[in-house]
Amino acid sequence: MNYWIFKSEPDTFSIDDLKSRPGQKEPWNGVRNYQARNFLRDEVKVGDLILFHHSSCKVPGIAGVAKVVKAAYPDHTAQDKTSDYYDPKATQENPIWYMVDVQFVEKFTDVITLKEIKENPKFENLILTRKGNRLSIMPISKKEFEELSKLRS
DNA sequence: GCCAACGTTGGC
DNA sequence: GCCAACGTTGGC
Repeated sequence: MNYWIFKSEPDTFSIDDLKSRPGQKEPWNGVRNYQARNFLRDEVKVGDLILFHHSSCKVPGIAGVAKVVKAAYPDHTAQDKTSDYYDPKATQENPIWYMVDVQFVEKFTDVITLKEIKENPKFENLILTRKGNRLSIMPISKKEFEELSKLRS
């Protein structure tokens, strides 16, 4: 079992959106970065736990927890001309991009702010806190997951 | 809104 | 296959 941080802009899709979906489930689509795609396609498994990170917003940080309920399958939005995530190179035979389904687990009463994560030396090795990091799917260790979630529960 | 950092593109 | 130019991300 693996642990992850998934990033999303709350204006596009927030933890509240996930919570209010039918079954509190949603496909995690729109990943268009190869490194993140490889994690999604090859290493994100059913049962893995995810810290749901809000980016490009007023208070960037980890808003709660989700879990993986379906492993990688083709992200069909890449083949949808009307989608923001359309990629003309994606085909039925070679979908290129993949997504997983995630389900709501918990919303923290207060966001674990990026600021406090950066100030804590325990988390200096997180990809999240690395300068210039733009990866939207990041692996973290079990220990890091537990220590981060411990900050709020 | 700025801008550093990074990924991607495309000419050569 | 190099690398400059460009576009995007995302914290501040």
